[in-house]
Amino acid sequence: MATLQAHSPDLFQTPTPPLFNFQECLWFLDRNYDDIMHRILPDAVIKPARIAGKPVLVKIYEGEGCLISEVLRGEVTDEAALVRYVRDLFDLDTDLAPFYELLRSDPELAFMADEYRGLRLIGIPDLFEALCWSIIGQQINLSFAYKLKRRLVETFGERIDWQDQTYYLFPEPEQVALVSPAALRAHQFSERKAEYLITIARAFSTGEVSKELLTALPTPEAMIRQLTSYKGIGEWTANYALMKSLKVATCIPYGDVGLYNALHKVKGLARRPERAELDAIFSKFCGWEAYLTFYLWRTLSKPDLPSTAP
DNA sequence: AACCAGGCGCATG
DNA sequence: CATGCGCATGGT
Repeated sequence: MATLQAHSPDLFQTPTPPLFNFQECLWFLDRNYDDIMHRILPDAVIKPARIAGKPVLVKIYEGEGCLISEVLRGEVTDEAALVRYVRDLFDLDTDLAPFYELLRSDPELAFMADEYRGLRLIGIPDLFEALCWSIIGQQINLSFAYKLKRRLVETFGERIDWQDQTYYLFPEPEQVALVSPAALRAHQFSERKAEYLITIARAFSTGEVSKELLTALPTPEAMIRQLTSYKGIGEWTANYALMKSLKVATCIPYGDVGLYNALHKVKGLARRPERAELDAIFSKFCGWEAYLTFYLWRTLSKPDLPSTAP
């Protein structure tokens, strides 16, 4: 994790593990949606982030056996924090080999080990962001959900300008805590969702909830119990946020319609599975439930990676 | 033109 | 415990 060059404090590298495919990850980030939280270039992602509390804009691209983070705006004072962020974003600390073994043991799922080889569970390191995003995404179609997130972020997030483009940090809880429901309602959030978001924002801003506090809980069940004690965070939302932010490997977003659609597609499942039914399907993937979910979601995005290989 | 989206809480039988 | 309903808007 040394700086790449002594005179270029703006470049940091993060070693990548085996079974890592940056293009697969970029492809997932790009899918078909208009996500305000990053910009995808052919071989890089540009991402605003808070690293050790300080706003930065980083461009992440592939180097020799590593990812290179180029700091475009802001200053990284805590190099370890930046490297941790990149590892978290691309889930670089997981050994995928056992997961691929399990996939190959199921004839209907085996194709994913090859087609999506090296795809990592893309994270949302900021727990507040992950929770807001999953609340926003409840029950509405994804393109509308991305639209709502865009409005929230453009209205309340901190701007970073770079080369004629504007990037935004996700708003901090303190900011959202002061927003009125009416202001969100004006941006076409439902009254309910507005209340949920503001309530969660307050809980974060008082320190009542935090990633650290949640991480300290002994079991995923305890984390889910804690999160679902807030109105607007149900089982689906809690599992989604824990999978994306805390990388809790055993999380299954029960009730997720996308998960059902994927299982319908690859396993011919005829109807929405009950909880027990889903548990049965996932039972062989103990410890890889979140990854299996993520890979199943991947099957829903049709076009395949434009092959760069001849 | 209905119907349903990466759900949830609340109200009923 | 199960089932039904409204929510905001947009895609199909």
